[in-house]
Amino acid sequence: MKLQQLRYACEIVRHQYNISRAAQALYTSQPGISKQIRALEQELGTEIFVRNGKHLSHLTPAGEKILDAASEVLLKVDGIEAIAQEFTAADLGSLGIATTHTQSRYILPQVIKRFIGRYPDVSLHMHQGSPMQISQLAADGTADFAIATEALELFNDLVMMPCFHWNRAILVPRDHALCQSSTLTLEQVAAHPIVTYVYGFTGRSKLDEAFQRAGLDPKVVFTTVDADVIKTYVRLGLGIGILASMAVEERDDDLVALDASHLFDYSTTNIGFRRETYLRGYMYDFIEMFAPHLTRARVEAAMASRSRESLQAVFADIEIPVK
Amino acid sequence: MKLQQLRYACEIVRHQYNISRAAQALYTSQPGISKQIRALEQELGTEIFVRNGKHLSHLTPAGEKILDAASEVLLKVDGIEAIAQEFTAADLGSLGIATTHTQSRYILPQVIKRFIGRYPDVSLHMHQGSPMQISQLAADGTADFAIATEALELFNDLVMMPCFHWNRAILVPRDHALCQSSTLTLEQVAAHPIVTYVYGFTGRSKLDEAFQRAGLDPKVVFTTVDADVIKTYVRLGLGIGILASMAVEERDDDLVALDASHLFDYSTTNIGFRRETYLRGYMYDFIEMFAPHLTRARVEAAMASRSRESLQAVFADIEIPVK
DNA sequence: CCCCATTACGTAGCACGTAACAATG
DNA sequence: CATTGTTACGTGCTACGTAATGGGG
Repeated sequence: MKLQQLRYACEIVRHQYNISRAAQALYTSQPGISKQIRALEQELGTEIFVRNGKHLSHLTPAGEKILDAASEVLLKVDGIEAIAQEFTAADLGSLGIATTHTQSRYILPQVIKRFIGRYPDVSLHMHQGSPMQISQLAADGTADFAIATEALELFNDLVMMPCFHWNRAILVPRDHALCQSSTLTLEQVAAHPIVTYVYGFTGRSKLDEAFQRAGLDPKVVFTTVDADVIKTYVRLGLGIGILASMAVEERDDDLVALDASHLFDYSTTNIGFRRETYLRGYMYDFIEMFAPHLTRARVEAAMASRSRESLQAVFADIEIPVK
Repeated sequence: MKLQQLRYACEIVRHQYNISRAAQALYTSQPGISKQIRALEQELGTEIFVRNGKHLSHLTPAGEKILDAASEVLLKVDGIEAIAQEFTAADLGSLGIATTHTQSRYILPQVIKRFIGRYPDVSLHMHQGSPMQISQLAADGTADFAIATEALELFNDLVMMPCFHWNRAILVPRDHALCQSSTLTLEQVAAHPIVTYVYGFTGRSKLDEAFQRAGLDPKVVFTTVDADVIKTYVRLGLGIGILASMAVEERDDDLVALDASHLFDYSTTNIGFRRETYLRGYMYDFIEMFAPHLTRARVEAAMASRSRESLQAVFADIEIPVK
């Protein structure tokens, strides 16, 4: 058995069982991969892929288990390379972060700035996408970290750790009627057309829950993944904005941000990474810069936890900051 | 990086940093290994072994971490082969058991008999040794399972599970004075010369504890690892035997076995295996034959546990049988 | 008819073995 | 001087690429 055979197999799965594309992605030839896969199957004495005519369609039962193990092997092998680099060039390496627009626009800039100040030789790679895409990127190793508010819990080979709680603000033009009332109610909010996040993004679900619980069905006239776009449309008078407080900046002083933390449950932003990955020193530092309570010791404890319960126990007695 | 390079490195460590012996063990040439190790070190950009003159003396700090990871990789690769075999020839394979004399002589025979009846095509390999050696054999993968009463807890990459509790009997000649007393006391026992197990074997430590707690200092005239040897010397009149009740057989009716379970704390026999190993179906069956309460589900739960506490939690509400 | 996997075949690289060398105790 | 690791060198295997072949939708 060769490591490349395992790489080939994993890459085939990653490319929807298309050997040609896998070959392309690995800068090698179709026949080479094809042959090595057959060699692997022969050595193991069992088929890994199910062939429908000339296509690979899916994995055999054995193949599924084998690919699970294979991807872990490859992960650990990458880990060995990372270990070596950690000892020879601790400040050299790369860091891939997959996150949503909100984080990368409002929270991460300061963190990143500190980070590149401390680690100028670490090459940073930012990936943006939906929470689902983000989780996927982290789970398949394209990114080292996933930072998001939703959907991270769906992948259970990701270790995810709570970074901070946050809530929402209602953003309205200066002269808007809602500015008058001292304490906002859900009913008042629901009376106006709403501009907010797309479903599945940035804690949108908590927002829907609150309205539904109150028996309200507000008119959402516009949704986007992008807080800047929300602001733009609020400025256009399309409706009132409901967005994360962290997305409100001082430069937005042409608008009024009304605190809405009493109206909605808080959301929690998490950082996640593949269990079993070797974390470089600068990665621990990055995590701690992003969420100061996530010290190296706590991250290691989280990594060591196996079940969801034991993971939660790690953070049970820790104060999660509110942003 | 090649899997063989990792194998070479691990084998060198296993052979006290002697490349020549590692080569011998792997049926290959010294220079081949030497070269591959250098190639690996060059590829990783860091030394793995510390060279003292012409000898490899120990691992560099990076080397230690690398070898940890490497052995896990190799373990998982073996796992892949095991998976394949599980799907093609579920009843074919091998099973290595490392255990003490007591277990292999008095407990295992019936279990093994059942096992080979059910799995005639699984080749069995028994290793005997001291509890420390047994743990070592399991930890380095020479044996699949370690079965022992002591020292298993020292290796924390072993998952160990309680199999049964047991206690001791006092073995005396038919006409011995102790046969008269209805309920034995520690004082009575301590008054006679004792033949029992060597320290570190078969729950010897619990025995010493009991005497020490009672402020007694009995005269131990002979120790051995072997219950049969204890019996022999009791027959010779050298002293009274203290041995595990499970070691008393019907054929020993020339001697009298007095129950001593009220005098000593019970000991617990454990079965352990390397976490992260792929357990074949027949291995689960073996465990269950040996300890019926260790069902597949419970073994998997134990495997999934990470900390000592969560491991204990798995067995917290289970009745451990007494032998 | 295009797409894709497999087979056939040639080549270049590399892992491994033998032999010679060096260094250490 | 015996033991052990490293260097030198030759060879046989094999992984990989190019080209040709064969099924499917």
